[in-house]
Amino acid sequence: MPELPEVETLRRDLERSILGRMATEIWIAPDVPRLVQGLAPEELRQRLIGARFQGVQRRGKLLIFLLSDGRGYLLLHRRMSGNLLHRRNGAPADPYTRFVLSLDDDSELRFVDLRKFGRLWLVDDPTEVTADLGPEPLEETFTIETLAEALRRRQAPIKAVLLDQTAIAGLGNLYADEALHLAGLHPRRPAAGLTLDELGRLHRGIREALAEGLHDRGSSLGTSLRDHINLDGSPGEHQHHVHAFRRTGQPCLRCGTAIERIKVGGRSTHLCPHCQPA
DNA sequence: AGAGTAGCCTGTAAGC
DNA sequence: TGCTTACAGGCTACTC
Repeated sequence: MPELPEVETLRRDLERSILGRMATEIWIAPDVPRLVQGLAPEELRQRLIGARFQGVQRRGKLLIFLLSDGRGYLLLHRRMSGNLLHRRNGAPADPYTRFVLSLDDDSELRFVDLRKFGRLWLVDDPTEVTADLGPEPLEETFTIETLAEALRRRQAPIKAVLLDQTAIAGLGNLYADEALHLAGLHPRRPAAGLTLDELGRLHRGIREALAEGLHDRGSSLGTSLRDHINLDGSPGEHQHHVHAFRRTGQPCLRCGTAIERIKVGGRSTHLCPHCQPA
């Protein structure tokens, strides 16, 4: 699933391939009425055509394109199954393409999204969309104190709080499980109940899990169309290097105990019962 | 207010 | 073999 490392990998690739390019045409599929948020598709079209991409930023799992001529920002959330592909004009069609943005170098960006959960915004100020997001876990300013503040007074299981984007931005089911395994913390521990030592381990675990995913250009699980792929259609490699996620029954890489699967906050959760005691 | 959960979606895998 | 059901999960909206 696209989480922070998958979106950041995409951002870096976009920065190298579309900066300075101008949008010449946009097509939006007729059967995704929820895709464009807050304005009519025709208005989006008028504001986008002729705009140049001056920057590509990321906040949490959101991609943020800075447009030229004061046209504002285009924001994209891939949600569960959304992939952004950069193709040459006339390249074979990609199934489940929901919108196409033609560029002035005979290429196009295609948003391919089997489940239709993806969302697009065009706003003057990105904080209109990102206002509720918690801190960026890879920023220098994300300290152990930042983490402690995010978990303060939260009695929910630590796993559920890690998935809460208003607490910390960018973690999804895979990297939350990975971070907790690296930290040696049971996912059902109440978030506010961690000791200072445990907070330090979790802080380190979160950053390590995300850095590992980034290093591998993201995780692409299984073989289906739901999986994350990068801008050129290539998969990530991190699924080969995960510690806990979807490794049910396989030996923990640290101690050899079989990885267990439980439900926490309605999400499947993977842990080593020895390294992550209740 | 914080916690828990149904629903949005559709392909895949499991179960009968 | 073929049909039905459960499941995957980011996020919002809703209830308790």
